[in-house]
Amino acid sequence: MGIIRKTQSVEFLLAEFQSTEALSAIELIGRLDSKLNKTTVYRVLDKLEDDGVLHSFLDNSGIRWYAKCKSCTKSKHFDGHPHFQCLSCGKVDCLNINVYLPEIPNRQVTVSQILIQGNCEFCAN
Amino acid sequence: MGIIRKTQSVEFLLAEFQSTEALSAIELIGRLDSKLNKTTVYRVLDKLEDDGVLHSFLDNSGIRWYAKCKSCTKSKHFDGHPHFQCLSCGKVDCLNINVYLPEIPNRQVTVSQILIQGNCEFCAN
DNA sequence: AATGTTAATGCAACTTGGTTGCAAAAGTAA
DNA sequence: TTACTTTTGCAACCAAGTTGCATTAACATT
Repeated sequence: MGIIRKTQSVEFLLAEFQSTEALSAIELIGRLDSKLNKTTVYRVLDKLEDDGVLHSFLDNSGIRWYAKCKSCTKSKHFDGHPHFQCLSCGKVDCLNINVYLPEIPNRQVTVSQILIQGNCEFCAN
Repeated sequence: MGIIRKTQSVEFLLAEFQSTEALSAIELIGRLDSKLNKTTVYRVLDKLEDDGVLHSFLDNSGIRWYAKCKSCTKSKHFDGHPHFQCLSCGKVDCLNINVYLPEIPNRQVTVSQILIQGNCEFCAN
C-alpha cells in the first residue's frame, strides 16, 4: 500500500532527495524535525519505497538508508546495484555499476545487497 | 582487545559454532539463556570477533549474525566472502565463493559486505 | 464552497537489539 | 594461598523503529 494522497509530508520528504545521495532515516528525522513527526517520516519513507520511488538498504552498523530509485516501479523493484559508504565522512550513495554474482549451487537467488566501504573521492588519503 | 582467559562463557559459546552455519546474537542469547547473561554473550562474541575466531555481519532486517572464520587472524580479518540467507527458513551461512568487484573510479575500497537472499536447497520450490 | 469519507498525521507509549556502570565472582601468576 | 586483574551478572539505560488511537487534512461528491 503506497502513497494515495499528495500530502505535505510527502513533498517535504521528496524535497530532500534532490541529489542521488542516500539519506538515513535518522538524518531525515533530524532535518525535518520542525515539520514532521518521526513516525510520519518512517511511514512516508515506507510508502515511497512501496511505490518504487525510493529504495532502502542497511549499512554495516544497522541503520537504514534511503535513496531515489532510477528505474523502479510499484511491481518491480530494481535495486540490485551496490552502495558505497565512505568510512571517513560517512556519506553513502548508489554505485552505477553491475556486479556479477556467480551461480550458487542448490540455491535460488532472489535479491542481493552489496555494501562497499572505503574512502570516497573527497576523503582519499 | 580479545580473549585473554579461557572462561566457561567462551567455551559455551564456541560449542555452538561447530557447524559453518551462522547464528544470530539473538539466537545465541536464547540458546544460552540458562547459562549466560545476554551482556556476556554480546561481550564474548565481540572478543571472539576481535581475535579472528568469528566474523559478524548484518542481515537485511538489521540483526547481527556470527560465523566461524576460516582463515582470519587477529591482525587481518578475511571476511570478504558473501553470506546467504534463506528467505523461507531464515537460515544464514557463508558462501565459499569469490565475488569479483569491478574497480570503482575515484574510490578506495576497504571492505565489502555481500548478502545474497533467496531459497536454500531445502526450501526450493 | 460545504460536506462526508477515509487516508494521513501527531503523540505517547511501547518494543527490541544492544550497551554501560558497577559490585561480585572467577582466572591466573606468584 | 594470596594478590591481582579480567570477566561476569544484574539492573538500568539507550536508540531506532513500531503501534494504537484520537485528531487533522485530502479530496471526491454534491
